[in-house]
Amino acid sequence: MGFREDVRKVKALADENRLAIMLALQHGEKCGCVLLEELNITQPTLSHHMKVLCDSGLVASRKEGKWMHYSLSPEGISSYREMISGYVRCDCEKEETPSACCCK
Amino acid sequence: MGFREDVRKVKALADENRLAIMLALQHGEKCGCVLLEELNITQPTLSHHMKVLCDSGLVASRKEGKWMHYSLSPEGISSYREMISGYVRCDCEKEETPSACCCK
DNA sequence: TATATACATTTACACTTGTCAATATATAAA
DNA sequence: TTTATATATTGACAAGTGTAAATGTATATA
Repeated sequence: MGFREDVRKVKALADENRLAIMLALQHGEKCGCVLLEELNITQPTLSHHMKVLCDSGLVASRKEGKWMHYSLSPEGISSYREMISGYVRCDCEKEETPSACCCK
Repeated sequence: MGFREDVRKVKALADENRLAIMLALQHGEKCGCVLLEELNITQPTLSHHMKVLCDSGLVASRKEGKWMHYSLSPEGISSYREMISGYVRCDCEKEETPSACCCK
C-alpha cells in the first residue's frame, strides 16, 4: 500500500496554524512578514509551517528581493481535493440514485 | 481562533492505516475481525484507530452480539468534505468566471 | 459453569512534531 | 562597507502519536 505520500499531504493541514495560513491566503498572495503579523508565532515557526505547506503542493512561493511571497496553488488545491475525495466517499455509484448521495 | 475541532477531524485521516480503513469500508459495513485480517496490525492498534475514526464522525459503529460493525457515516463524510472545502479553496468567487476555477 | 471469541483498556516505549532561542544567510539601504 | 530587514537553518525540548504486550470485559457456545 502506498499511502505514505497521501498521509504527508493530509498532515500538511493537520495543524491549527497551517489552517489559519490557508485562510489568510484565500484572498490572494501575501509575504511572510505580513503572515507573521497575523499569526501569534515566531518567525522560525512560520518558516517551518510554510515549508510544510509548500512541500505539500498546496502553497506556492515566489521570491522577490528579500521577500518571500506565498499564494495558494490552484493545481495543489485541485490535487488535494481529489486525493481527499478518494478516501472520503461511499460506494454510492453502485446504488440506484448515486447522484443523490451525501458524498456528492 | 477555533480551529481545534477541525484539526482533530483532519488528523483523523493523517495515518496510513486509517486511510486504508476508509478504503476498506467504501464497499459497505465490516466488522472489526474482518478489518483485522486485512490490515497488518494488532487488535489493540485496530481498536485505537477505530476509536479515532468514530470520534471524528467519519465512521459509525453498530454492536451486534460480540461483534462491532463499522461503516462510513454519510453525514460524517459530507461534513468532512465541507470542512476541508472551507480551507482548500481559492477566492475565485470574486473572479470573472468563478465556475471555471480549479477549486471546483 | 467453563471455555472460546471479539473487542476495549491500560501501560510502556519509540518516534514524530510544534515551538522557540540562537545563529546563519541574503538582500537592500545608508 | 556598515547596518537593517526578511527569511532559513540548527538545536533542544515538551507534547503528541502509533504501536504492541498484557489485561479486562462482554457475549456466545459446549
